[in-house]
Order: sequence, then C-alpha cells, then structure tokens
Amino acid sequence: MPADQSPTRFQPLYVQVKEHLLTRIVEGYWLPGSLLPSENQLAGELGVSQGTVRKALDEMTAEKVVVRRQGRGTFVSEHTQEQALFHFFRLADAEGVSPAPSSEVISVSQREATLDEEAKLELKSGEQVALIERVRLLAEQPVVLETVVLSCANFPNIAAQQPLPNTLYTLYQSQYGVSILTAKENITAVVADKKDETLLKVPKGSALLRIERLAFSIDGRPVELRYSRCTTNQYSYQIELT
Amino acid sequence: MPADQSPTRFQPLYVQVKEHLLTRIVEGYWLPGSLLPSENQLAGELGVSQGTVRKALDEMTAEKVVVRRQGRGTFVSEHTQEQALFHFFRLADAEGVSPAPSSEVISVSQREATLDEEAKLELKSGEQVALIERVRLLAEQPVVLETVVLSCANFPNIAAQQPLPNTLYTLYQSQYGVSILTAKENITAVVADKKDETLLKVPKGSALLRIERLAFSIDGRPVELRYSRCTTNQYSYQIELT
DNA sequence: AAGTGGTCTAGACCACGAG
DNA sequence: TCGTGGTCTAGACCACTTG
Repeated sequence: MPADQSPTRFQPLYVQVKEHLLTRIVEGYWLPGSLLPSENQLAGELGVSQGTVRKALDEMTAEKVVVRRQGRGTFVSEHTQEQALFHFFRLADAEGVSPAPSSEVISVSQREATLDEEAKLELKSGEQVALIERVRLLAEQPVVLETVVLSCANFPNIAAQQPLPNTLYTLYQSQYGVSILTAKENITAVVADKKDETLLKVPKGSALLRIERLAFSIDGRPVELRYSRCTTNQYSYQIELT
Repeated sequence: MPADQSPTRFQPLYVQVKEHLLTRIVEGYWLPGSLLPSENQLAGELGVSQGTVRKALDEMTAEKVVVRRQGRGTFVSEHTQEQALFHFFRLADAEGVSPAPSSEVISVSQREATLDEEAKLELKSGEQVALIERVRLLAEQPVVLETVVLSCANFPNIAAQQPLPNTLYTLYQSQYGVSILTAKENITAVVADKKDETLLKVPKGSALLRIERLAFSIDGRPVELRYSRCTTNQYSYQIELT
C-alpha cells in the first residue's frame, strides 16, 4: 500500500513511518514545539492506516521525541528548563528534592580536541572544541564544578552567547537546533584536588563524585562531553533502575 | 462487556486487564518462567477483545513483567543471572564491559532494624533484619564491599541458605517468591575507612563510591536495602539517561 | 460543534517455533 | 501443520480542547 521509498525496506510499516517522521524532525522540517499533522492526515499522506501511524507515534512518545495531548494534537518535544533539569540533573537531598541550581561561569575557551575527546565526540583529527567551565550552586552553596566540551563545528561561536543560560540544553536547541534526548554517564569517585578545594570550598582530602557525561542528539550523534565534580555532603546522585 | 469487578473502576479496560494479570502474577498464580494463556484465551476468559489483551501485555512487556516470544507465547519474567547482572550491576571498565563478578561472604547476622531501615523498608517498629556482608570481586580483585539488609519477616532463615548465590535476586525469586524489577539508587563519594582499606586493599585516603540501593518487589514494596562501597580505579559506574 | 487523540473491537494475513 | 505472537487495517465511540 505505501510508497515504500523509505530508507529501510523489509521493516514493519510502522517502523518505516516512524523513521520517516523522525527524519523530518531531525532535518528541522518540524521544529521543536510545533504541531504535527493529525493521525488521519499523516495516514492519508503516507498511504497507511491511522492505526499504523498511531503505533509509530506511540513509540516516539515513549522515546520522548513527541508529546501527545488529547484534544490538541501531537507536538515535537521541546526542552523546557524544568524537563532538562528533572531529566539530566540528578542531584537531590535526602528527601529527593533539589533546589533550582544556579551557575557561575569560570571560563570559556577554545583549543584543539584531545584524542579522547575526538574519539568520544566522533571528531575529525585536529578539530577545535569549545570549553565552558562553571560552578553550579544549590541553595547558594557551590556543589558542582563542571567542564563542558563541544565541537566548534557543531556549535559555532558559542562563546558569544552571553549570558550563557543555566540549562545549556535549551540553548543548544534554540540556537543550534540540537535536541538532546539521551546521555551516557560514567561515574567514579575521586579525591578533591587544589582547584576543587578552592572552587567548591571543600576540605583537603575530600571525596568527590566525578561524572563523565556523553550526551546524544536526537539523531544519535554524540554532541556534548561534560565532566562534573560534585561534593556529596549535602546532596546525592539519585537514579532509578527500571 | 467485562465483568468489571476489578479493583479500579473508571479505568480503561486494558488497564483493568493489566492489573488483573499483574495481581495473578504477584499472588503466584502464574510463577516466574511459566507460560501464560494465549491472547485469545485470555480475551475469551475476561470477555474483552484480543487487541485489548495485547495492549495490556505490551505494557507489561515494557515493564519487564512478562516476556513475549513470537511463535511460543507469553512468559512471566524470570531473573536469569545474566539479566540480573546486566540490569543491576552497573560497574564496567572503560570499554563498557564487565567481567562476571564473584563474591566472598564476610558475615551473615541478624539484629533489630535501625530507624532508617524501618523507614526505608517500611518495617514495623522493632522488627528484625538480616545482614549479609560480602566482598565482590572482578577479575579476582576486590572491588565492592557490600552490605545487604533484609526484613527477617520477608526472608525467613536466609542465613541457612548456603552457599549464598552470587546474584541474590535469583535466590529471592526461587526461595521467597520475590521478584525484583526496579530499584532506586543514591550515590555519594566517601573516603575509605580502615575496613575498606583492609577488605578492598586500597590505600589510605582513597575515594570510594558509596551506593545506597532500595530495591522494589514486583508489587511495589521495598524489600531490600543494600549499601555498596566501590573502588573506581579500574571500573566505573555506568548508566544511560533516556 | 468540530477536531483531536484515546480506547475498543473484529478480522485479516504474516513470521516464527514446535511437533 | 498448527498455534503463537506480530503487523495492519477499518470503523466505532469516548474524552478532551478549542472556538
């Protein structure tokens, strides 16, 4: 029934529909926050039944690519500040609540990527990266020392974005069209160094969480590498395993 | 159409079906690993359409309560050793691979629950808890010092289970009918104490990950509290945020 | 009132697994 | 060959949002 000029043949129809819609979103045909055509319109355009479109959209909802609201329609997901924080900022106190973090930028700079950065961000040899270093505060106390590494090719002239917002992911989305939906984190324990002691105001010899995060764009490319060093005397990293 | 004697009325049919099936599983009517009736049989028994049963089972599949295999049927989830490790053991090396851990039991004991344990495990005042203390090794090197806290009421005479298996969750399931599907973890960084230095063979002043895990049974009750202290010089805690 | 997504049904055919 | 879940369709009605 369908045209079947999709990238992947021999796939269930609803998977093809899903990939078609995903491609349109990734290419910016539908921007974050915008309203998609209704199920019936899409079904008509693509020559499949409404139920098949629904199954594709249901999976995209589960993956948080779109948001569906009864009576209103289906929308491309948007990073609100709250969503980004709730999803990616995992520090909270013993009751599981976290005051809204604020940020103090320490430095913004640029240099050639290290080999490790090249590998993790899938950069060409010798590419330039931007570095953002900042301290994040909870209840006005410094808690996290954070270093963000971005490809200058993906995020041109990011240093000029002033002031940098507290949640960078909303900036990536609004200024660079990059939606971050997933990330991998790698957590170790380290002893605070001199810089940590100064900026986080912790005693010599303190233990810190070191979190290395690689964040992925909606199309699956790694786009941001972020190192966080966190004091955990007031807050802890909380996660659900499901 | 349906009998509608379900616990929650005014719910979509497929939610009622799901809760009905879940109840049967929780009560042990269908044991882990056993085959459920086919979609059509269930639909007939419950007086709903096959598509409604499918939607309920699809959600239960997403929640890992059941496993579906084309051509064979739908089975109640079973903890295999591999699944339990893959799901709940988050330590791996830089390449993301983890050698199979082994365990050395340090002690098994029993005492009255602390107030903190009572609160977290939802115990009555003064209940007894069992404590299992063990060191877990990766590639024959001690990596984790682990303390497991269990209600003696839920897990009677667990000390007699000898030898304790490497993956306790399979024991909970086979001996006590407790299936653990989800957990919450709370991670902080601590400085190694004397005991850590001895048992994990780390130098004085080392930083360790301290992981507090509260694991939940299939019916949502908290059933196990586990404290882990991990060296992260060879391995790191790895997690995906989705 | 009109349009949207949410639920529910019924029936068709396909792909897989086991006897 | 048979029974299973997996896919796909078509149509009905409901619940919610907007004008």
